[in-house]
Amino acid sequence: MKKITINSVASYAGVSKKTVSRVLNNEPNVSDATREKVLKAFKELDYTPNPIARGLARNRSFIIGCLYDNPSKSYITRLQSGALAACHEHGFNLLIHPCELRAEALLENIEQLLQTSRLDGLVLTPPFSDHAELVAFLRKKGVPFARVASVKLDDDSISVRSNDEQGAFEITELLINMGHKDIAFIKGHPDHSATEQRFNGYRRALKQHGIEYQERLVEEGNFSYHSGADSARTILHLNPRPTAVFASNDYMAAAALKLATQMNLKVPDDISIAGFDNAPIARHIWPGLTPIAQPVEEMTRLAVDHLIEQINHATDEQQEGEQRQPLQLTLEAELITRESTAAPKA
Amino acid sequence: MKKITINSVASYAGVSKKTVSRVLNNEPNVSDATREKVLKAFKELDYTPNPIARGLARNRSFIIGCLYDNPSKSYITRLQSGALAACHEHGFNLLIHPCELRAEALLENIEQLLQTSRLDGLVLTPPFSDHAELVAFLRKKGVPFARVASVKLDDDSISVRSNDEQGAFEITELLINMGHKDIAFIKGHPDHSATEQRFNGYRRALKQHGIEYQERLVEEGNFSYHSGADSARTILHLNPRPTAVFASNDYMAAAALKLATQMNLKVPDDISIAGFDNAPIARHIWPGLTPIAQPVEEMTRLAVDHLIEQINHATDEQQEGEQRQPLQLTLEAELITRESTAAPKA
DNA sequence: GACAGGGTTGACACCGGTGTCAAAGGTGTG
DNA sequence: CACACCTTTGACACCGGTGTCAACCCTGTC
Repeated sequence: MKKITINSVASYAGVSKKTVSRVLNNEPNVSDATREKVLKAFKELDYTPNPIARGLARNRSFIIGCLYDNPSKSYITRLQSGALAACHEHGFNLLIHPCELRAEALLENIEQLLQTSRLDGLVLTPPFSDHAELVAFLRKKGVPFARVASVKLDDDSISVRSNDEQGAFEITELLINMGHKDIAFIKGHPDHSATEQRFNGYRRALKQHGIEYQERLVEEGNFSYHSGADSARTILHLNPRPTAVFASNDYMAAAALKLATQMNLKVPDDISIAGFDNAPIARHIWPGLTPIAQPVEEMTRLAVDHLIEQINHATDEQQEGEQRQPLQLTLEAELITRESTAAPKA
Repeated sequence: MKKITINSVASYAGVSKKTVSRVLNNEPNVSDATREKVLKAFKELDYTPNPIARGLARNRSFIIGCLYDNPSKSYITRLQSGALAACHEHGFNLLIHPCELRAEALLENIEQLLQTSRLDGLVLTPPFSDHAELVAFLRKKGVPFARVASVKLDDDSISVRSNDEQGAFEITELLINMGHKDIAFIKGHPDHSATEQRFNGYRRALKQHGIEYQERLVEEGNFSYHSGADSARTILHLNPRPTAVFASNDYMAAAALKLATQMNLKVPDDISIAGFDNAPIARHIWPGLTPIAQPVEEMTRLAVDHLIEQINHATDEQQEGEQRQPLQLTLEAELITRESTAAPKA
C-alpha cells in the first residue's frame, strides 16, 4: 500500500505543499477554486495527515496524560471516560499513567513521562490534585495542567471540584433528621484533601444540630475496602454501639455493611450506613447504599475541556507571559437515598 | 529554559549529530572514547531525545492502543494495568480507546484512530478479540495486533486466553459434587465468544455426571448487573426452584445474590450461587461469592509483551514477508471457594 | 496608465531525529 | 612499502508536516 503524503496530494492537485497545508488547517487566503481542487485530491487519494510530523513541526503531541493513584476502579474508569470525552471532542488522545503518590521517585517518574511522550498537558486527579510539590514542579516546567477534585484552591490554575464539605454535611444531616445521634464516621486516606472536607462537613452538621462530637466514633480509613472493614470492626464493637455509620466512600461503607450483616445486625433497622460517591457497588449490594453522588465524570470532562482550550490558546498566541485563564468550578454533589438508612429502631 | 536538541549535544561533545544518534541507539562501531564524550554531554546538558522526531524518522509512535467495550469496570482496569506493565517495560505508552462493538461506524472509527494517532499496534480485548471483520481489516491494513481472551483460534496472530470452558466445567462440577442437580445457568453477552465457552463447560460437566440438561434453567444475560437481575428474577421464581445458580460473570452472580436475599432466600442454604471472573465485587458482597478466577491482567500483559516484540522485530528486519511469530497461549483459570456455595439443604 | 494595497501562492528553511554512503584512519598481510 | 580490509566518523538527504517571506495577481484610485 502506497503512502499518501502531503507531497502526493500537492502534485496531484497541482499546487504546492504549503497550499495543501493551508487547506488542512483551514487557513484563510486560499481561493475557493484551489480549496476545491485540494479537497477533491484529499478524497480521491484518501489522504490523512500524519500527526507525528505535524507534532514535530508544531511541537505538539495532541496527547493529554492522566495521572492517578486510586483504589477505586469505578472512580478510575469514570475519570477516564470524562477525560476521553473531552479529548475526543478536540481531536486529542488520552494516555493513562497510574503511579504511586508516595513513591520517592515520583517527580523523576513524571519527568520521564513528560520527556518520553511530549504530552501537551496533564490532568491531575486525587490525590495528585493537591500535591503542592508536583504542582510547583509542573508550573516550573511550564507544563499545562488541570486539577480534578482539588480542594486547596489557588488562583491561577484550572480546577474543577465538587462540594465535598456540603455533601458530607447533607448526608449527616439526613441521618440526624432521621433521629440518629450517635453517628460514627470513617475517614478517608489522609493524603486526599477530600478526606478533610468530608470530615468537616460531618462535624458542621453535628454542631449545627447541637450534637456533641465524640472522638470515639471516628476511625481512620484510607478509602480501600479493606480499611473500611478494619474500621467497621472497631466501630461495630463499640459499647454503646452507634446507630449509624457514615463512611467517606462507598467501598468502606460496603465493607461496614458486609460486616454488620455478618454480625447479624439488620441494616437499616439495627444500624444505618451511608457512603460517599455513588459507585456502582452502592447499587449492587443489599441493602442498597445511601450515598452522596459526586459527578466524577463531569468534573473530569470539564477540567480536560478547559485544559485543552488553554493549550490551544497558548500556542496560538505564543505569549510567554503566562496568559492562563484561571478557572475554578465547583459542582454540586447530590444525595441519593436507598435502603441502608432509616430511623433508628426505637 | 533552553531546549536541548541532538545538535546541542553534538556541538558540545565535538562530534556530528549522527554519532550522537549512534550512541543513543547503542549502535556498534563507536569508539569507547567517543561514546564516553557523548554520554558525558548527555549528563551535563541533561538531554533527552524527542520521541516525536524519532517517531517521524522511524515511522513509529511507541504507542499501543487498547480497544474495549465492556460493562465491568474492574475488568477494564485489570486489562489496562496488564497492558501498561508490558508497555512501560518496553518504553511504550498506552492509549485507551473504548468504543461500541455494535456501532455501525466501528471500522471507520478504528481507521480514524489509527490515522490520527499512528499507533504501532493494537490490543483487542473482548468482545473485539473475535471480531472477524475487524481482524481482517487490521490484517489488510498491516496493523500489528494481539488478541486477549479470544476463543476462535487461528494460527497466525498473537492471542492469549484463559481456559473458560474448563473453568466453567470445574465450577459446575463443584456444585454437582456438593449434591446439586438443578443448576441454573445465566449466559453472558452473545457477542463475547467466552459466553459460548462457559456454556459448553457447564453442559459438559452436567453430561459427564449424568445429569440431564434442562433448557428451562438457562437464561440469557449480557454480563451487566442489570441483565443478571432480570435473569435471576425469572430463575428464582421457577417452580420447582433450582438449588444452585451459576452466572457467567460475577456481576450477574451478584445480582442474583442480591435478589435472593431480597426474596428472603438464604444463600447458600436455600440456594447456592457461583460466578466467573473473581472481580472485587465477589469479595465485597455478603456472602462472599465463589467464582472461577481469570488471570485478566496476566493475559493482557503477555499479549502486549509479545505484540511489542513483534513490532520491534518487524521494523528491525524490514521483512515485508509477514514474518509473524504466531503465539497462542492458554492460561489456566482457578476455582476460588467462598461462602455462596454449599450442599443443598436436605 | 502608474501605482498602492489586499488576497493568493510557492520556494525554502526548519522541527529533531534516522538512514545512506563515502571518506578518513588504523591494522595485518605479502 | 603497497595494498586490502575493517572500524570509525561525518556530510547530506530524508521523514511529513509548518512558518516565513517574497513574488505574483487582481482590483480600485488618481
